[in-house]
Order: sequence, then structure tokens, then C-alpha cells
Amino acid sequence: MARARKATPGRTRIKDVARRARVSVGTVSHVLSGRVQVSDTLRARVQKAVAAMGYVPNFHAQRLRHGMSRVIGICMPHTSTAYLNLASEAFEEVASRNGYSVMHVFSRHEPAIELDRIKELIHYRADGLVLFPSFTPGEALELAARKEVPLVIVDRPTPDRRFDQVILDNRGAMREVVRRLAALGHRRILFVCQSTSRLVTQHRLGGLADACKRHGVGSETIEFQHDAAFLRDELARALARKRAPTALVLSNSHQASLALRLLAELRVDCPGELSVVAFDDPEWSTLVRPALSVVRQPAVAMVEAAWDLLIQRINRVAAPIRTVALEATIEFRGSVAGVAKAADSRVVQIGRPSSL
Amino acid sequence: MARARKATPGRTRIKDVARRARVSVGTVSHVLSGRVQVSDTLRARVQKAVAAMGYVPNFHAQRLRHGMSRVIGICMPHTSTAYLNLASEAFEEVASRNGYSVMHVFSRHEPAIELDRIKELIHYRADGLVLFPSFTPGEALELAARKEVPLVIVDRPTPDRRFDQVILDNRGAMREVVRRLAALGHRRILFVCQSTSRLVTQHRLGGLADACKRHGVGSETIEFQHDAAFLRDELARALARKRAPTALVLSNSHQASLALRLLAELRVDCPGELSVVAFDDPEWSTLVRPALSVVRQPAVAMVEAAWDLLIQRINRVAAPIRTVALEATIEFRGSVAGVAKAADSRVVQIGRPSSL
DNA sequence: TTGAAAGCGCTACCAG
DNA sequence: CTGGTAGCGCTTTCAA
Repeated sequence: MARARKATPGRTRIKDVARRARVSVGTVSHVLSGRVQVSDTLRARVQKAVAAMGYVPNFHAQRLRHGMSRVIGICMPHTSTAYLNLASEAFEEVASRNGYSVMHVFSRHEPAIELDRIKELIHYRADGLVLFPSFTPGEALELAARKEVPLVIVDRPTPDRRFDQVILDNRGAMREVVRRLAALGHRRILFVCQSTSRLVTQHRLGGLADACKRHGVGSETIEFQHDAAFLRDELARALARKRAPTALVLSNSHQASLALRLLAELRVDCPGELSVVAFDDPEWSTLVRPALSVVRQPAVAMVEAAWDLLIQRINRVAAPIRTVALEATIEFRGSVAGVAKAADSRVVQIGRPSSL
Repeated sequence: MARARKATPGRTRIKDVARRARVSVGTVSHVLSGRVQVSDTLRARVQKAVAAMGYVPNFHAQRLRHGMSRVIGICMPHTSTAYLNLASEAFEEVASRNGYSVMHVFSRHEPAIELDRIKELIHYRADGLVLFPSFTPGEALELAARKEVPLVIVDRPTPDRRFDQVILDNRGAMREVVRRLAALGHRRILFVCQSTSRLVTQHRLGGLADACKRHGVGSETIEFQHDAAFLRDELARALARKRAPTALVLSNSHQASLALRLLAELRVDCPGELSVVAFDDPEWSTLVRPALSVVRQPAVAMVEAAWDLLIQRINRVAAPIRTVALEATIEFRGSVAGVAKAADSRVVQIGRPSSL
């Protein structure tokens, strides 16, 4: 390693192509970019040389030259849910279709890692950023704002007025869930959430309150801070009561899988005694019996909306900060049953029979 | 857009830092890299300026200068299985720990997309590539070989002697599965695979044959080419026979979920009539009843092995081409039961009782 | 210890 | 239409 590697060894440079085609580097560049007319003769020569040598322009030189990287950074907690998966693939797809590449990083729900990864993305000079934020993305957002990197927040509503956002219409989704449960005769709904301090939870609670009032349904909330034992006890307590809830709404698939386990332990019959609905749409929702009823986020549509917003920012389209809220798809399956009006708390199977 | 954007607007350059610190750009660079001694006075001035201006070096300029990108590309079919997820996150983690960034692309099992993505990665001048190959990664591999980009193949054994590989010890895993089934009294095993032409299937078939011979077990194979109806018929036929198989081994979680459905349709009792084991370890394996028995790939270890191999290639460590085969973890759960010796095909529950 | 300057590979300007 | 060349921001050599 005598002196700094002269060029990347073995890779052809534009100069080599030019020499071989007996033209100037400028001409090669013109042919390649197509932005300047070149005579057929020379163009043919250049193209032959390019093909023969398998020439691929040096990305870093190109980017250094014109300031944009044509790379979009995307940061999400992980990809171990169907939803994030779908989002991640859809994003790669739309980016690729538009001539962009994607740089993908994971924050693992850790604000510190998130900040670190966003830094990395900025360092790499991503033209724009898509962030599925952690619970406290403050620093990362601050950084993006300071660096003036276009960024759009997806998935988790965030109280930050500097960035475009794409979120689920949580309030509307919750209203609709309650409406449909009420229509099935449910009159007491139990809602489990991580923490009421989150904006997403507040939106859902808002929808819950709205709809409960309208349909004459009672509701209660368990704030479950990752504490399985606590959830178990609260669940047991709520269900043991005289006028126990007949429907349970869970905030995500993790809670759903936990709750299903707990209900089994507690020997609570689902949907006989308790109907269950969960936000998120885990892969296994149709594999368990009874099949889990879900509130599904429109992952692809959300990502496409995010793309549009981001591209506009990147292209410096003047526009006020926007928040796009998309509608959820609600799918009631075996885990939800109707409650007979007459005999209070008597439950009637409504999903298709458990043919598995 | 009068003339080509002069520099990235708003971003500080090393020149600005130098001016502010009243030193030359060389000195700033020296301070930043730490590779050249700088007096305390100047170093302090530079550091202050850097901090004050929030200076971050231009990545592309750095890379252009010294030829390596410190970016590793990773290409996998998707991330919608727990295994690929884990692998993807583990890889990001190990890369980050080693000062590399990861560029993540998905091939969707399409050789054409795979080739395209690998091209992209090479275009970005990734220092190295990790490939979870499609079934026919030939062209992509050819490209990497031609461009002399270090690449390691992970997950799916590939008949290509130019690259390091990290794979599961499929032969060993299959042997062990059979050994354990045999120990439980199973004497006829049914193996379902996608296509016997695949190397991974051949390895597994090899292990199956070995172990069947050793333990006096009979085996048969269904080659299932994504044809659910065909699988259903074959399954029905096999199970209707006089000496029907008592254990079913599936090649992946997709097959597993399909097979579970089909067995239910066919009213086959699992594990009563048929024990079921699947390669892969889907998230839902412990959520279904009976819990699915699995052969789990050591995702993290595989990725770490891949990293080591790759880094050595990147650093031009001379070494012969290596294939690292790692051991699987086999977990028998409710879906596997013992077969009583006396009454042929009489099955005994051995998993923990179906508490759910 | 410091600074000046060459040059990484490319694009785009401008002169011919 | 074509070619020469400046310069993107940085690192590293070399001379002071």
C-alpha cells in the first residue's frame, strides 16, 4: 500500500473509455447522460467501448459533482411485523421505480440508536429521509431540521410541526371498531394500550370516547407498560366483575399474542365470553383459533403517500406542512362474536364456523 | 437553477471550518482524521469550529478520495420471515459495530430483480456484498465476480466455487430430525420439498437417506412446486395408504402453514395421526395448537460468520474459498408425538398438554 | 507542526 | 458537435 490506492484498482474510469473510443471524456459523458447531442459515429464508438469495458460510472464522483445522492434513507424500529415488512418493501419498490435507491436502517425503538442512524443517513447525504419514529424522536428530528434534510414521519403521529406526516386515521378506526362492536350488541369495551401519554393512544382514546358516547357503550382502559403480570391481573379483575367487558381491543400484535396467552391461562373463552380485536395485522392472525380480528394499516398506501410528500420536499416544492391520515381496514373474524340482546352477556358465534 | 448548484447549499465544507479556525484545510483534515500530529492550540481551535458549525465531512468526497465506501450491500429475497429479519438486524448491528453502513435491497426471489439490485449495489461502490441468493443467482454472481466485488453467499447452498458461503448444516439437521423421530417410534417419514433439483433439498435428502438407513426408517418425498392442490392430493393419498407415514417434515414455514391448513381440511389429527416438523421457525410456531416443531437456523451466528468472511475478502486476506456450515437447533413441540411400539401407528402425545 | 497543492472521477461550461 | 478544463470536497504528500 505504498501510496493511497491510485483509483479503485481494476475499475475502468471514464478516461479509459474515452481513450478506447478515441474521444474526449466530455463526449463520453455526453453520450452517457444523453443531455448533449453527439454524432452517430462517435456515439456508436463510445457505446461500444462502454459495453466492451463494462464501464459503470463512479457513483461517488457523480454525487460529489452534483450534490444529490439519489438515495433515500428510511429508518424504522425493525422489520419483524408484517406491516413494517410490507412498508419496507413497498418503499423500496416505489423508490426504485423513481430512480432512487434506499438506505435502510433500524432504530430498535431506541432513540439513541435512532439518532445515530439518522446521523449516518445524513452523513451519507441521503436526499431525503423517511422516519418511522421511536417514542421520543426529538433529537433525530432536531438534527434533520438543522441540516435541512427533507424528512417525512410515517406511522406514529408525532407532535412536531416541522415535518410532513403520514399516519393512520386512528380516531376514525377506533370509532368504526366500536360502532361495529356496538352493532353486535357489545356494551362494555376494554381497551389496552401501552401508555396514554402517546399521541397515537390519545387519538384512539378520542375515537373510543366519541363512539362510546354515540352508541351508548361503556369503556375502560388498561395502561400496560410492558408488564405482562400487571396486564394479567387487570384482565382477570376486569373480567371477574359483575358487568364485565365483552370486547377487548388491543393496541398492537405483540399485545395481542400476549393477551391471547393470558386469556387461555385465565380460561376465558374467546369469543364466547370475550371478543378480541387488535390493531396491527400479524401474519398469524388467521392461523390461530379463533382467527384474530384486526385493524389493518394500509401499509402500501402510507408509503406511497410518504414518497409523494418527500419528493415534493426534495424538489423544494413550496407547500405547508401536511399530515395525511389514511383509513384502516377493519376485519372482524372468529375472535369477535355477537352478544345477544336479551340474555345479558350471552354470546353468539358470528365468524364463519371454526373449520380451521 | 442558473448553473449547476454550487455545492450543496447550506452545508458547511471543510474550507469553511478552516477559515473559521484560521488554519488550512489540511490542518482541519489532520485534526479530524487524527493521523497527523497537530499542536494543541490549533487542534482546539479546529474542534471548536467543527462543533460550532456542526461540520460533517462530505461522504462522497471522502469516498471518492480513498476508493472505499465503508458500505456493505446486503441482498435478500424479503424480510417477512423471522429468520431473515433476525439476520438483517444482526447484520446491521455487526456492520455498525465495525464502522460500516448497510445498504439493504430485496430480490423478491426474482433473479432479474436480484441482478438489478446487485448492479445497483455495485454502482454504489459497496465494499462488499452479502447475498441470500434466489434460486438462480448465476448472473448476479457472474457480475460480482467480474467486478471483483467481495461477496459471500448466505443461507442457500449454491454450486458456485468462486465465493465463500455460510449455510445451515442441512444434512446434519435432517439426520438429527430423523434420529429423534425414530427414537419416538416413527418408522415412515414423509418429506415435502419444493424441488429436488435444489442443492439445499439434495443436502436434506442426503441426510434423510443416511439417517433412514441407519435407523431403519422408511421415507418418501413429495415434490411440491407451489401447487397447493397437488400437495393436498398427494398428502391425502399418502395418508390413506395401509402403512401411512406417521411423521411429516416440511421444508419451510410457508409449506408448514399450508400443510397445517390441509391437514385440518383432511381431518388428519396432528400429532395423533401425524407428527409435523418444519424447517424455519415462524413467529407463529408457538401460537398454533399444537405448537409447531421446528428446525431453526442460527441466524445471528450465520450473519456473524458471513461478516468475518466478507471482511477478510475486503481486506484482501489471502484464503481459499470457504463454506461454513452451521448447526441447526431442533425443537420438538406439541406437533410431534411418539408412536407406541406395540400397536402400529398408535400415537402418544408427548409435548406438554395443549394448555391453550 | 503547518500549509499548499495535486488529484480522486465526473459533469457541465465554454470555446472552437 | 466536440474537446479542454474547472472544480465538486476531501485526503495526503511534500516542502517549508
